[in-house]
Amino acid sequence: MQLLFIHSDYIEYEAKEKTRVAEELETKSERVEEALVVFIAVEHEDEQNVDYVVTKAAEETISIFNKVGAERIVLYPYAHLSSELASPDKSVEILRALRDNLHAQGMEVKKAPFGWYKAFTLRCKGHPLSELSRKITVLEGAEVGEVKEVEAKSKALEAEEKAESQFFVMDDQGTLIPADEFDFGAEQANLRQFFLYESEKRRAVDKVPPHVELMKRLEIADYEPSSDPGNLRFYPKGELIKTLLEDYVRTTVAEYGAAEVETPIMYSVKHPALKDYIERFPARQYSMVGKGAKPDLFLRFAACFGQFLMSKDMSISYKNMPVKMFELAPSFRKEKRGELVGLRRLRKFTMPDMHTLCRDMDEALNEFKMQYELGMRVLDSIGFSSSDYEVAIRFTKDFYDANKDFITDLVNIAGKPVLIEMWDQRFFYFVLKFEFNFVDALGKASALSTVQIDVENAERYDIKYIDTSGAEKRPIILHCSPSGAIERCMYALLEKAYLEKERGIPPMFPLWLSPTQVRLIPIAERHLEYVESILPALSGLRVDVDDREETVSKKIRDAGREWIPYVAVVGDKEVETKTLSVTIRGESYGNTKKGKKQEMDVLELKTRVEQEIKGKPFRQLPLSNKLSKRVKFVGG
RNA sequence: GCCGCUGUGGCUUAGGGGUAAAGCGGCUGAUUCGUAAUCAGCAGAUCGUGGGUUCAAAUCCCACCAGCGGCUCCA
Repeated sequence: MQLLFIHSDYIEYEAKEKTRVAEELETKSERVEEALVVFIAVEHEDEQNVDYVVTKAAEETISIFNKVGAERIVLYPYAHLSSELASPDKSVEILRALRDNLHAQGMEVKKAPFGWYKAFTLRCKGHPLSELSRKITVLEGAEVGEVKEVEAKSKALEAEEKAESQFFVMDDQGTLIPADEFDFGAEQANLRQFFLYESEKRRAVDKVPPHVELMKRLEIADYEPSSDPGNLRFYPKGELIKTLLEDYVRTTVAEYGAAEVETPIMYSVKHPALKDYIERFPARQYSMVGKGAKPDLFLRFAACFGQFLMSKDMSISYKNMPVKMFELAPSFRKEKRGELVGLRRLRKFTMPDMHTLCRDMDEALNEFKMQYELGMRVLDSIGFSSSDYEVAIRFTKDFYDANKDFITDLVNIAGKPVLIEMWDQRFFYFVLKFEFNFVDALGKASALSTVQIDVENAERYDIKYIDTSGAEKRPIILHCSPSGAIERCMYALLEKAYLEKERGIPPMFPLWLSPTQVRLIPIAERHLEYVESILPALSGLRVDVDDREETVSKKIRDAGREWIPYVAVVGDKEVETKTLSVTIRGESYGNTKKGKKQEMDVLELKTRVEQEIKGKPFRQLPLSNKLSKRVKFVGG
């Protein structure tokens, strides 16, 4: 039985039209003041134990009635609360029994007619307890007469709660060691951090995450108070970095063989295959309520639906497989307020999302391994070495028993101990997944690359291919994000730079992602003309000129605050000798934080930078190359 | 969503029942400078929003919004 309680100032209802299951009318219309209105759907299972459902419902109702201080009760049959309704006869019987039960306990009770279309007006009081819902369940296998309450919950969620998992560490020999017995030592301190985060999911910290301050100061991104939280604004430098990362992931995935597609960002909640997802995380959905004949829509949380719906309509032969498609998908997840942090966790983010349709588990495993390696390559190029992240591999026990060697293989490829999570049963769509997790300055872990083997959605979306015998078969689907969310990569780059700064290394971005790659600093105004004359020779790099009327010291300092990798000072000497005095941030002198200074000519500098960014995407500087022309986006 | 802390010019902060102070940034002027902040002057704030208490509120109270931390959670 589903119950929805509303403490109201009044309710007015009027029976309009009969349905086939209508009971005889006691009162056609009614207005009741100060009522606790109880919307009720009697469900199929309630028929098994009518007495106890009625008793329990009466108990609940009276308890809430007393708590909110209502004066009377209105029972309002409301079929829409459930999709597994009891038979109409039984429903009427139970509703009447409930009314009589409440009446017998001295309550003033009205019951709206069952089986009628009714018009109603209700004014809810709006205090904290004025809207409550309850579900009363007769559990299968329970003793006769035993009635147990549970919260209404989707089946997937219930299964997830029942599923139990265990953490292990797997070493390079393929030995599974329970994680709390593993000796992490100094070498695996980061893995230990990650395990603690995964198992306890709590860290006592009292600091603002370093990347939040950095993303503002470096004019990368910022909060936008006029939007929904977690929807950020990106300044030109941030947009540049984001676009470069997207360019990189896009071309890498294309080289891997995935076809880029675009699918809608919003979908109708009515689609049967989408329903399960939505019901699992209803509160995390951005949704729009349709009016009139327009459907209710929700914003996608990943590219899965679009690509699955596309796959359903494709004609796929075993000869075409594996089929890979990719999308740089703007995605929306209405995460709870307390979970949002800077660029780490957003409500709107860009998810590179690739799906691979495989003929069978063998092919899926083969692809899985390749995508595992792809993830490592992508992270390496973005600027994360394997010591910057920790590997997690998660699977069901059944899967592990059948594929032990495969898992050991993955651990060997990682080349270091890996955190293993083993579930006793499958509770969602996948049997195996891995993630590469970045552990930040505050000990928080977040996933970057990930791949999952999905054994469920081909069925749900009716995706099929024709095998060698001409029969239709269900593919196995791999979900892959080779880099993880683009914004999260930016967060990890910032946190990594911060961690390095703590260790005495000048913080910076990889050269290919640095907004300004080379800054030219004329010492006095008379050197400006020469500086501008060498700009054409540096085309193809992001070069700017600090032409502001400031002292050299100040310009150097500002370039350092912007993490600029190459800073070239030009004065009388350089004009004369046609050289540049270049400070290289990445090569610092011993313990001093100052970059190494080196004389070189323009061509040398250009060659050096080009060498360093070879094979990476390039975009022009999105700002004026003269600092005096540039606006400040953030304070100062 | 719940609990706690915070919210003062563009930025960072001080102050705290009698309508605001500083540094940075901006503007103006001087300086044309050799590797991590040149000097001086000027402009700029009804102190997050909305209520309330008070003769008087940025300051006290309430609600809301936002940020941060914790809980929870992350398809």
